[in-house]
Amino acid sequence: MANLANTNDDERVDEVEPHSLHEKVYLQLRTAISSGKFASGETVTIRGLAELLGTSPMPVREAVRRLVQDRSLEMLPNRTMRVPPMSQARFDELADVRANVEGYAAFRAAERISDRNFAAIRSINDRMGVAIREGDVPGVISTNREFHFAIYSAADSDVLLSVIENLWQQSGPYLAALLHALSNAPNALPTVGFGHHFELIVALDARDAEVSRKAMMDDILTAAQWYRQNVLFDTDVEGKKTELKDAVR
Amino acid sequence: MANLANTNDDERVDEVEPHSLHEKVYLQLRTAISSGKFASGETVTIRGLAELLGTSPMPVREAVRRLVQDRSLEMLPNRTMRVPPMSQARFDELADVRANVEGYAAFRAAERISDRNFAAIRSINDRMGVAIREGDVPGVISTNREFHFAIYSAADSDVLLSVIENLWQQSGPYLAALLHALSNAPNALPTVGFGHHFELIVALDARDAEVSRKAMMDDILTAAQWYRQNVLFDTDVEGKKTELKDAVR
DNA sequence: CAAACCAATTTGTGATCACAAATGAGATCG
DNA sequence: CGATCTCATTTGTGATCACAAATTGGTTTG
Repeated sequence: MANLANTNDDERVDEVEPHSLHEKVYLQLRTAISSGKFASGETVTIRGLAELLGTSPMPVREAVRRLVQDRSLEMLPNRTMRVPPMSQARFDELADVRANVEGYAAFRAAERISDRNFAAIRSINDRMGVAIREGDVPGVISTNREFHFAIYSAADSDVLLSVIENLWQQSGPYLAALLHALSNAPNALPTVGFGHHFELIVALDARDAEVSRKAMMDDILTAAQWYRQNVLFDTDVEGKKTELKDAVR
Repeated sequence: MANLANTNDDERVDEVEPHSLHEKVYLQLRTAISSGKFASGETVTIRGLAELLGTSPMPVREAVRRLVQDRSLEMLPNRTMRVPPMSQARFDELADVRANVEGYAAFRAAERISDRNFAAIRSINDRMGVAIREGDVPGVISTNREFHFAIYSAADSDVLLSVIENLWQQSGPYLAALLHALSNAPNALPTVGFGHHFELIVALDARDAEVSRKAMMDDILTAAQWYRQNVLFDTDVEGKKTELKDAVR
């Protein structure tokens, strides 16, 4: 019964890493867009991105198709693609929808979260506290993301989670601008960063769904409020080609 | 100043119709999936669909990529694609998320709707009443969709609207099953169909956002409840190749 | 000097070919 | 007779070519 020819595979390295090139390209472009490596309103071309990433146009074509699908890219009628321009109206829409959807996710999470997961969330928040004290802005942004998505995962709904991931992706360029703004205003870090995290933790600990929803909404809306007051919507349409080539493989 | 060589274009027929083949294929497959033309869990191949639609695999490849992106298709790790199998859990998730998101859309709509748009919504509901009295099940389904999306459009948020469209797309196969079930239970048509439409209309007329939200949530949740009680989740995994070729062009 | 024309380039798009991985059926072995 | 191996087929994937539409830059014209 033991033939060790084809069953034993020692290589389980590629468990998580994407295998197909278009997947890799998609992930690269996705993080590039959501981290602000492309200017708002900047136009891109398939061949251009392909050369930038050192691949043929083929994988880029498929990746771009997906990015357009989740509104990370925009396809204008006249055969040109661009990063959706940031605007006050779009920002407001995203903030409001996020507050509602992610508030609901917090609601669900409070109903279902395990003690173990709750402890993990509390510990993420502690790490975020360290980042705030050290003025580590990128650290704050990333732990904040961890914190939020730990809660959303606890809501235990694939459908809901994918909706939220899509909303965050669309908010990516705004987040990048927020990061930049916070670097120049370190004293705002605790307010904007922590937001209503403590209320959220207390509510989750008490498994109080309605209060959790409220805390999550407040967290999102107050951050958006600060953003509106301190980050201007510059209509940067061109320039900023930015580096990206990294390493496709 | 008047050179009539290239500026006068009398043909504005293709205003709304898609120009690219992959767009056409995408729309075809999308409606095919959401109208239940593919069985739940049925596996599909790029080349297979291409032959079915009479095109090369190329446009199908791009269309399928988009369908996977919005979860209308599922990509299994082992290089096979399938229609996401219907399940009780997935249905519950979709119903709950829909109730929350679309409830919020009704909330926003109540705050912003114009008299003109409200009149249009009321008239759509009247047409739906006719369809119900005549026992026209497909008519009920389609006017119901019109009714809901007229409200969601009044919410005036592209971000929100696209999220909702995505949720409806994912619910497509369930809706198809609902249609089939209702055809055998015509007496349930008024209850399931109209649901809480009248309360919704009254609330919208009064511009009462909170009551509108509640009515929309009730409408969705009671329909889901009826579905759970009367439609069984048959695990039909194969067969049912179904016609589709229609006309790509 | 500015507006209009024109040609060369760039663009998305569709089709086809090549290839490696996965599948499935047929043969072989125990 | 059942499990295993093997080989032909099918599959997604990447690259390349061809083409029409659109853009762009240069030139010409008034």
